[in-house]
Amino acid sequence: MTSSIMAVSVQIKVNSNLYLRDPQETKLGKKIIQQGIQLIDEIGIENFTFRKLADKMSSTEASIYRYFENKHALLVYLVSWYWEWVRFRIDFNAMNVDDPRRRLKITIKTIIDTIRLATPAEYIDRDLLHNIVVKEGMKAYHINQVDKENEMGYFTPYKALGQKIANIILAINPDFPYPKTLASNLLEMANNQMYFAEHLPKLTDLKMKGGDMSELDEMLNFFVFKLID
Amino acid sequence: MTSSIMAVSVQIKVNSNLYLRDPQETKLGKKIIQQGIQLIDEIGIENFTFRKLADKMSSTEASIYRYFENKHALLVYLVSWYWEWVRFRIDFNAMNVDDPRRRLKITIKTIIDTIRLATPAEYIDRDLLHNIVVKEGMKAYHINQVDKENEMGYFTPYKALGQKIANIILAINPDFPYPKTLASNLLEMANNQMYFAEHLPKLTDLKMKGGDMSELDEMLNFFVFKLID
DNA sequence: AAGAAATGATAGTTTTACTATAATAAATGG
DNA sequence: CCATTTATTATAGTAAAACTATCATTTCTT
Repeated sequence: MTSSIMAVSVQIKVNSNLYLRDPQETKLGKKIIQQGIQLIDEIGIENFTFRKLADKMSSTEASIYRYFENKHALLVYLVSWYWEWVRFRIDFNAMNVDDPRRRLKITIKTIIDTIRLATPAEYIDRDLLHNIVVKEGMKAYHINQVDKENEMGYFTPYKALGQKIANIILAINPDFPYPKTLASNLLEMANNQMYFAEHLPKLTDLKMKGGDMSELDEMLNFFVFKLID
Repeated sequence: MTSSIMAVSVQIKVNSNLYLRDPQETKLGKKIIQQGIQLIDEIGIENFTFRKLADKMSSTEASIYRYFENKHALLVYLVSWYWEWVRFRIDFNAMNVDDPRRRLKITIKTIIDTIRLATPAEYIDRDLLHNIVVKEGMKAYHINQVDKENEMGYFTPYKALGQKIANIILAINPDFPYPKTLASNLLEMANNQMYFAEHLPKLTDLKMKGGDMSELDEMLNFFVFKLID
């Protein structure tokens, strides 16, 4: 019954305030996530509606509303899931790596998704979700209800990831005066510069040659280590 | 008729693709801008509608639609106006300053709006517009139609400002490898860290004590000059 | 196989995002 | 300063978005 290769089952947990019914637990829920990712990537979050998703899925609006209160909750769910997964991958990729400088290098590679790792949930398309986070991620918390949602823990995954990176920075240089700022800026900058390279190239020195992230990797390393040292 | 103090009249010009009728030319147009800023600041761009604005103004939806195609165009208009104004203020504040290092310091102060200067348009509330740019600014270009709107020149003010800063950076250190990236990151970081300090303090080392920007100023200077030198 | 729970089908409400048209008010140019 | 163009308002209407409600039908549990 069991193969010789151990099946490592990872479940990314998302704050239960974000959904009405846990989408990871049911077939329909997974379909909402899977096709939701596809549709948001395709038409953007502002054009995305539950009706369109229902049509695409051959399901109904009402069914989707039983999982998520509205499309904003779905977006925050996806973004949360993504950042939790990044955090897991950093641990995974930097396992047994003691040198904090090497840990940080691995962290950067992980943030920009250079070290590929299949999603622990087959129905979640890694690349599409990454696109969504780059393009729509900040809309999760640039909203009027930010304080209320922050209290409800909507942004803990992102904050936890920031804290993890800040700790690595401090391990490299305990006297660095702005670890949290550098950490959050690293995350924001990675996404922004990627977005600029594709859409507003005047705003970046990056040249995006089809999915090749090596230049971005180099640039982020330059910025981060120049600052820390 | 003329006072002894010269009235310096500055007109911030905005790409005419952004409006149907120039709001700066008419009474109603100015009212749309003025009250639009107030309302967007108050309820956020997602809750903002032209109907609500019309009610607030005691005007009608149809009238507002004669000035702007939709609320997105209004947002881009406001953001464009803001960045053009920042650019003007940098020139104004750094007039006759030759040392590029001092120019950059003045630029940073200008970006975070530390050197106060009354708006050249009395009906535009400097602080409210700044709030809007910090909170909603990135939504101007994180949209599906980004490439089309970029072609139509919607983002030239922001790109021009980035270019101006990049040039100052190069004047300080002609060998700096990422001037455009550092420039755009400076702009994004200033706004982000300000936003984090207020709403997601775990993501920043900044402590915002009521409108005091000195800490942010110090931080940005640290980052920028550490990188350039 | 019965009962509970989830999903689907259908329909309805309010709000948003517009467009159209006629009436009134304001500006302007001769 | 009157006539005409132009801007604004009032009113109304449409299609889609953002939900909520109800009941029938599957599917899942035990």
